[in-house]
Amino acid sequence: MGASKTDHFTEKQNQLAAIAKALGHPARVAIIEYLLSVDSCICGDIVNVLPLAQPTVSQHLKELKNAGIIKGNIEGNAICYCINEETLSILQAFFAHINNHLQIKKSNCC
Amino acid sequence: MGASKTDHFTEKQNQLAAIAKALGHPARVAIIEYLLSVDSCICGDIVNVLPLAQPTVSQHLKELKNAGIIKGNIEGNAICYCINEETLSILQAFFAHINNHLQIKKSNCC
DNA sequence: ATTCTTTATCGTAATATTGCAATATAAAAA
DNA sequence: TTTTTATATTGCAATATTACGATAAAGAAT
Repeated sequence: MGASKTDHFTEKQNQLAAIAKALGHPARVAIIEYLLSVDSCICGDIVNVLPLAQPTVSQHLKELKNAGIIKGNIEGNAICYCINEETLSILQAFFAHINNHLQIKKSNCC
Repeated sequence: MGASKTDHFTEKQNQLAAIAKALGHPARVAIIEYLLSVDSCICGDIVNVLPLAQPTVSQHLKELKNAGIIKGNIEGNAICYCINEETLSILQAFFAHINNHLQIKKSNCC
């Protein structure tokens, strides 16, 4: 089919999957890392940093935006991109949760 | 095209993306959550827990295995599945890194 | 007003993913 | 040995993703 059966899973599971999926491409990981490396918002020049054509980068940025991972503020004729902490904190909470359980589990595992 | 240009990104970026991608499906999130919820390894009965056919679940398990997120030990005619902490710790480190930078950044952002 | 710069959208080709029925495999139970 | 039980593999259809050239849109600079 190619389409996920999202109806059969909880909203939280779908939300987590959507965020993880958006991070599931090296170009999008690279975008996030670049945004972090400059320690401020970036207006323009994301395209020049990546080894991909401008429409492709634009598409990746759109997916990160749709997933809520980044925000884009229009700044003149450029766009200022920021990481959305709220969204990433959802993933962090998930991993914290995992860690908690793994601590408990450690002994009664194969 | 449909194929990522992995050559143009760092090994670490590709690795992170691969792990995130494997978590980028609600069924696979559900599998991880189920493995956590029982606080031990699971031999069998994963199929019965998910609203998907057996071959589909088997495929999702295979992807989680390929990404190194879970391990599968053969136990008689069943298979015992475990979460692989090492792999998930890579993602955790990434998010810790993100958080660090976001703290610094907080003030000089739009 | 025209041109430049920056980003988005459209269209399209190549490839990947999702899902399942049918079938295979392999160990356990009868 | 035959039958169950548990999981994997194959094959295929439907859909999604990735990438980019061409083009559009919109504000900035001249």
